[in-house]
Amino acid sequence: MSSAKPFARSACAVANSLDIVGDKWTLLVVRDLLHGKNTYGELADSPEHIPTNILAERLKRLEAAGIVVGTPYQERPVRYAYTLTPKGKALGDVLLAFVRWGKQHIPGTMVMGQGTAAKTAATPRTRKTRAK
Amino acid sequence: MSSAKPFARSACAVANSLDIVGDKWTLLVVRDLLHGKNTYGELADSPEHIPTNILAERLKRLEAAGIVVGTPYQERPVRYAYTLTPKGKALGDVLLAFVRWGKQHIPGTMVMGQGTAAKTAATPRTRKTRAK
DNA sequence: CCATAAACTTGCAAAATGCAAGTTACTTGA
DNA sequence: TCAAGTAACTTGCATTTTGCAAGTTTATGG
Repeated sequence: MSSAKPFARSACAVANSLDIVGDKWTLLVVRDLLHGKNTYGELADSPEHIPTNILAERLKRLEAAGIVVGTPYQERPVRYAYTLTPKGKALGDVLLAFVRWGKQHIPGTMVMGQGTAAKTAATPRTRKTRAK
Repeated sequence: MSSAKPFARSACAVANSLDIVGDKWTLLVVRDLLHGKNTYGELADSPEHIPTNILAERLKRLEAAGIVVGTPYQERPVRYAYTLTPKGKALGDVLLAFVRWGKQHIPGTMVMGQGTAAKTAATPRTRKTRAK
């Protein structure tokens, strides 16, 4: 029997997915790669302005996870173009689910690069919170 | 025109979704609520063992975000039963996308509560991408 | 009266994040 | 030749978030 703990937290597919892409930045990098960006500079220039040290670390982690591959597009100095593997491209479905949820439930949000004509969530009137 | 900055990072639906649920724990809480758990204790007992201070903080944030509502199920001491709002239930699609991705791409993961018979990702034998 | 329990809260230590500045290895224009 | 620019990182450090353990509050059962 295998006694070694195979998973960090549990065998749940959601938990293990979150161990890879469960933070504020990783899926934004994947989003940009899906949109055709592929150099460090292009990724760093996105509207959310990811800190450069975080970007570098995330690219390493995504590469280690088999989601991204970096292929040199020039020698001297060597520069890498980052692209998604099939595993990475498959995250498109997750991104799509987030887009749909965000557009329906977070007023004003939209899919970048589609202008204001895109359907967004209506601003709710009131919302009350329980008193302490 | 509105001059106040409406979004923390950008107007992207993905970025704003991640500002709410983009961490290692939040979607696991939502997963459990979708699976019918609703007390603090039930949520704390999940296999991932969320630290109790994190659980308390996440429940507050989810309530503030309109994803969860806490209704008292007893007074003295007052205890809350947490349930998902429609906005919260709608995250089921995101969870489902994560489940599909995890099962296909993270070997050994599965949907909790479905036993080992559930389809999981094959340990990468040499498998070529099948024709669709 | 005492042990147990659920639901939080508090106190840190450790890790992750974010900002700015520095470094490396070139390319380009004067 | 030499200064300036540029892409891609790296480093330092202050702030924030996480995680573990222990404590608190209100109540119940023996």
